[in-house]
Amino acid sequence: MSSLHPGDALHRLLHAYKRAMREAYRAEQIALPISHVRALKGICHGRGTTVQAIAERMHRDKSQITRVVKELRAAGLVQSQTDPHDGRARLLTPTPEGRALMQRVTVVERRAGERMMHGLSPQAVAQFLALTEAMAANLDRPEIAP
Amino acid sequence: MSSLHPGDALHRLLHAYKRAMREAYRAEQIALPISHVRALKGICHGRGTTVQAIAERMHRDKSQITRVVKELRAAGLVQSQTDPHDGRARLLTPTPEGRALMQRVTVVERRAGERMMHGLSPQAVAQFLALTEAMAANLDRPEIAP
DNA sequence: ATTAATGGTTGATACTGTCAACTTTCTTTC
DNA sequence: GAAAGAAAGTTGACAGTATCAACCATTAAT
Repeated sequence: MSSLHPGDALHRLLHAYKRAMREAYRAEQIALPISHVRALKGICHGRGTTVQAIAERMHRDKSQITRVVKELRAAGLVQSQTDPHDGRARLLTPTPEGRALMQRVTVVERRAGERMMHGLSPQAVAQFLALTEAMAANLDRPEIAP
Repeated sequence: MSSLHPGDALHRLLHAYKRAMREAYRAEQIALPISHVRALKGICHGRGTTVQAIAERMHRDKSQITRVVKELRAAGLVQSQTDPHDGRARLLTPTPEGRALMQRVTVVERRAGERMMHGLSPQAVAQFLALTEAMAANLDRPEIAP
């Protein structure tokens, strides 16, 4: 039963992970879709982030981020103000509510992470992360012209 | 820049993988969405598979499989016939076209896989697969009551 | 000053996943 | 054997996610 191609294995894992996350959020009354949580996380990370920055950081389309941010603002979790140095950019910052929610999310995620890593050695986990990174980088690299 | 949680790393990798796949398919004139390809793969694997079996194997909702299969049939890649032993079940088999396409898909996937694994030792890859499997199993396992 | 590039937004559309209801066909139980 | 229940498949409705192209407003480049 281990005849899984890397792609299948990946699908399976991410699918299971997302499902676990969704359930955990629901159990904790966190009523946000996963992508919203991830965006919020990005906004909480650095001060004065922009839509563009988040889109790049998570390798996502900026239009998608725009929409997610719009909903985060509507939910009172994020606020935006025009960058004084650049009239086009909007600087995003979490509201206190946003930070508080982020706090809870962090706890939930840590728990889920621990559950996922259950029975695995720290080295194994570290290697997994390293491999994941390396593979993603391989794929993102523009294809070598044949 | 390596402050990625496992969840983020996973998202990034699967996203990159899907993108690479989609591009590869397009380059090879394979005009099927990824989920369709995966379902077709499942159908080509064992003889006389059913919607149910595929849904279970790939941990997906049977309604989704039903729809995918419907389109695969419409595309002439799969055919179905009623199971002589069970009037409810429909046995799915690939058409010659389906098999031929699968052949090409396999090549494309292998290439993509190699690109993804570029620079990684076979042991590392094997370990990655093992870890992926273990983690998915951890998550699928019903949560241990705390 | 004109052109080009950038940050953000919107619209359109496709793909993916989830849930619930329903039909048809077994299977179980009496 | 008939009624109740379970299983296989289908359909509808919907939420979430991703992609692409077009579009303002503002800034940078020439």
